[in-house]
Amino acid sequence: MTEEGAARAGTPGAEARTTGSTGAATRPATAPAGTDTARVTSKDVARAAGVSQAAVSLVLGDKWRGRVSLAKADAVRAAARELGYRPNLAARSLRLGRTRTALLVVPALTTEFFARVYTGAARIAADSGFGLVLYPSPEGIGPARDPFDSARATLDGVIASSMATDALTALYGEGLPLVMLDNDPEDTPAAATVNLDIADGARQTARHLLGLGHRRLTHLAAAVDSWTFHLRANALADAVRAVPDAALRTEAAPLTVDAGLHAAHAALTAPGPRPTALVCDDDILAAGACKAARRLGLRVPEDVSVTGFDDLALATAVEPELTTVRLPAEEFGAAGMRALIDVLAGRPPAAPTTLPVELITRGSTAAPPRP
Amino acid sequence: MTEEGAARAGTPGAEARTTGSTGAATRPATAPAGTDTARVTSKDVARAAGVSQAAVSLVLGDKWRGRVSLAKADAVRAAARELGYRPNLAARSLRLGRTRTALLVVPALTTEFFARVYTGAARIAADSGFGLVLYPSPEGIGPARDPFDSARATLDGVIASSMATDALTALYGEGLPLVMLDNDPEDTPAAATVNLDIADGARQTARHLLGLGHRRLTHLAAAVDSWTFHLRANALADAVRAVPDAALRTEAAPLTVDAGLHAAHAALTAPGPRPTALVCDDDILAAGACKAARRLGLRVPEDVSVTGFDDLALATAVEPELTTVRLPAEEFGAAGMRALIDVLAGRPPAAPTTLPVELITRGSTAAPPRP
DNA sequence: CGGGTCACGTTATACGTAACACTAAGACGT
DNA sequence: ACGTCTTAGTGTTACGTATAACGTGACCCG
Repeated sequence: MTEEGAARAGTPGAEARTTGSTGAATRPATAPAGTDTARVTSKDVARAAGVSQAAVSLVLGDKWRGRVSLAKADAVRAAARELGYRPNLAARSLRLGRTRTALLVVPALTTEFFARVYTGAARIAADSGFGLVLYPSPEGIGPARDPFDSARATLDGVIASSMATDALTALYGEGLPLVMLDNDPEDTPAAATVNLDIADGARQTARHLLGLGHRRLTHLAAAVDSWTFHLRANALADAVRAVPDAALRTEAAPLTVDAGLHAAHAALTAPGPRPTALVCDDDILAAGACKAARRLGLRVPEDVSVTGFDDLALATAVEPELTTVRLPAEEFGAAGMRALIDVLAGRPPAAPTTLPVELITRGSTAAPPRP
Repeated sequence: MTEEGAARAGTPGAEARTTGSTGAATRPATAPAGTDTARVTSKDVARAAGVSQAAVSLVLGDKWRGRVSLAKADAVRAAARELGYRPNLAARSLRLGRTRTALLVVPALTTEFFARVYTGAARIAADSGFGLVLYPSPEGIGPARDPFDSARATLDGVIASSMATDALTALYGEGLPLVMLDNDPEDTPAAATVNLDIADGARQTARHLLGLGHRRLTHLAAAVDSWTFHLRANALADAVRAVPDAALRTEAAPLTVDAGLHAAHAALTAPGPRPTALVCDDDILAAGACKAARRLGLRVPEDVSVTGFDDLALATAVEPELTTVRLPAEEFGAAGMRALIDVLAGRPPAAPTTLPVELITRGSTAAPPRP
């Protein structure tokens, strides 16, 4: 609905190229409905509606309360629609000094998790008339030429996940509003922070396994120095420590399937009694762990239980399906964008939010084998 | 507003202001909108370097060949660096009428493949001083409020994958440069096109399986009406037809693991002789197919071979690892961006490119079982 | 009846940049 | 000596928007 102009689109032949000027200098009036390439400005709308450009700006900016008569306001709106007027964002930004564009900095775009974070943030941004630019930081920002060079000139604010703290801190110091995702509040200062309850996810995982009877756990930890992974390790250790006869070991690995495979192999063949559960820092590692177990002739979950983190599509693609922690990725991004919009509007940002996570129990966990 | 006496820390040297208000007693009230530190403009640089603003623009725009002496040019550059000058992109865009920003339209961001396409395109864009905005089109553009409304005002060009052809065609008709990725040239007109050699990927897959001795194949086809999937189906059918005693059936499914599972189940339990190979339109489907086979008590690849498409991380996460077609996703995006930059520069875009793909042979395929 | 408020608009800027038009002096060819 | 070209600049303008500053009549009220 509302789209009446669709019918005009046709004209596959693009031969009608520009030069619509027709040479008639005396013809100032309402532009022919053709529109086409000539950009229509607020001045054109003003002429068509018989008012000044200022009035157009007032009406379309919804600031005409007692300044323009209803009749003229309607005329302006009609003319704007008729001519297909689109405000020039560059001019508006120049005048206003702000761009209504934000930047989302993510460690790497090629992960499903951050793709979903972006999706959630972009939805909120669009709803508020904001654009959202993405910057996939390759290997921690610094080395390449500073991506934020243009940022300072082009952006109203930044949302960033916990990383590149030095560059981001510098930005924040320059006055650019910054919202941090999953950030240690003492690490990088920010105007607002949104967290996932990562620690609770680790706790739920630990309780689930301990409740099944597991007592020898190995943590396949991400070999990444990031707050979110420290949280997982600490919460897991605390939960295990709460059970007297439970023991926890740790094996570190980069976040790839192969690394998970090797780390799990090491964990399962280490001297001493074999662990009965592998707690992995993400689903990728868990998939690798399952492969390692199977290659050692161990069945998952009968001989060894495996848990993941993130609930990626991968979690249900492997067999058995992974018990994992589902993170509200879209909502995470959305909350970050909302916080940024609040900051930009001068509203006090909502108190630091922590979004709940949920353990999804699937086939990769079971009671440990009877000794 | 409300910010009256905001802490305006005067920068040294800023007092040399020749207000020159011609008689008006009322002070013009310098805008309080200052969100952050005083921005440094080209005029400031000019003053510091002892030249005019025009000279600054010439020097920094690298257009001073015979217009500014080397000494002054160096002075300008030194001053710009000293003051930390960043050109205001909004002003530049307003003046130039272009934004050096492009849009990448993808069907869905939450897929690894398009995340990689973006990464490749963004790298090229950054190298050429372009920004790259992402628009994840949710379920085909139309219904929501037109995302391209602002596009026309803000963007220099668009890169889009084969979809939303009507909206894109309209955009192209309005004169916005458009580069299509994997597009039927007769479907959507575009200034340039970059393709993946999808048909060859399907052919390689078919030859691989036929060479192993398979004669009863089932195609797990994506239930998506897209050129790329039509290509796969046609190329596969052609290749199979070339072998006299080979037969091909088709089972359609949406692109999820579960759908793949169900479709594969249907294929493997259909009346008549069981297919010995399942050719899947992407790795997700293939993962589902492997699950279905295993649940039916069939071993992969001994009883049934499975192939995927895309070579996602998933392909090596499942067991057995998938034989699949590796697509050069980053290079795909990069080529699209290069083509767009060529178009924008007025250079004739390189001839329609077709990027080669590669069959990666892994553990999910083997010779069919002896009858 | 004169000053004040209101409703309704218009004029006139300013944002920061790029580029056109112009000046001015020396070099150079004839 | 004169016109032309080259080098080295500056002054000025325009891009399109949002808003402060400025008029108008008309109406209200003491």
